[in-house]
Amino acid sequence: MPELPEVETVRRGLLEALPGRRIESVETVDTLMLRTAPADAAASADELSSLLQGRVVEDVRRHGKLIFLVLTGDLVLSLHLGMTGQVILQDEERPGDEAGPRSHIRFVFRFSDEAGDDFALVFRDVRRFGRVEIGRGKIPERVRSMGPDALEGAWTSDDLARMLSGRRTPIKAFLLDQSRLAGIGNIYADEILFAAQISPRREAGSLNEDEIVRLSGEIRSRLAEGVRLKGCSISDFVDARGRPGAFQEVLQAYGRYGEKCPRCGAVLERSRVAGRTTTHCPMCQI
DNA sequence: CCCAAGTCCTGGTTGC
DNA sequence: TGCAACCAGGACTTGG
Repeated sequence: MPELPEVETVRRGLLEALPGRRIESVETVDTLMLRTAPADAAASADELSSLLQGRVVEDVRRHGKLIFLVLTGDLVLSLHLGMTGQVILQDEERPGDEAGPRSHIRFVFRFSDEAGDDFALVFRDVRRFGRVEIGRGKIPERVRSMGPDALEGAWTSDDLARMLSGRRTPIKAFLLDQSRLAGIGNIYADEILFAAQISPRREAGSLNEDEIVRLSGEIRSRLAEGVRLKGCSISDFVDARGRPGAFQEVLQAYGRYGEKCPRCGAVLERSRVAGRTTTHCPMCQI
């Protein structure tokens, strides 16, 4: 599910519900997904619970695919959704009403406000690639090793040119590398490269100035379109209220191998690049 | 057996 | 030669 536009869609849902709310309790169902501690972070479910209890959410932020809750007491709680993670808000008064499936629940964070209006943030994840981590400060430690946010970061096409320079890795592998630009995954990588008419196998350092300008434009434009359509629900994705997005309806390349290229009519080709299934047009992506 | 929205680690190569 | 940066590929996990 979760690349930058899906994570941003979830963040917006949480932003409507969480700021000002107090964490009443934390239930860690699956300790595997609790990231082990750097220095003074939580190492166990008990520590996570005692650190979080009573904290109030000040803000809900995002960097790349990482979503984080800024809490009182100089704490930050980060959530990574992995491949199949879902974060869903459930009204405790009406359990099972709009709520998603009850299976594969890994964490439950229960909240309240002054009015005593209780609800829960439920983290579900079939494949258990998701992670929950607590840290100090306003920004999670791991953001330091990430590149600028691919959509909202202040990078320019000149910055992109510098990042690409000398790299021999395929451009698609570069786009997937969160330490360069943060937020692009397999779906949006295929869509961005299709829109920019660049072959996923091109050596990153071989792109000319025109191609780099086109690429940086399409990185922002495809991701912004994903956010506008509230994410891509090709399989599991739903937002914090359990609603699917619509980006899957405008996919041009991803998953469409064997079909005709919507631009030139050639047959879209399937291959493996950077260890990931890749679809591109062999005629008009150069 | 094949495939799937993502990292993370390891070991080998490249190049200053 | 030394060592860091870079890069490819497997591991992890569950289900369809």
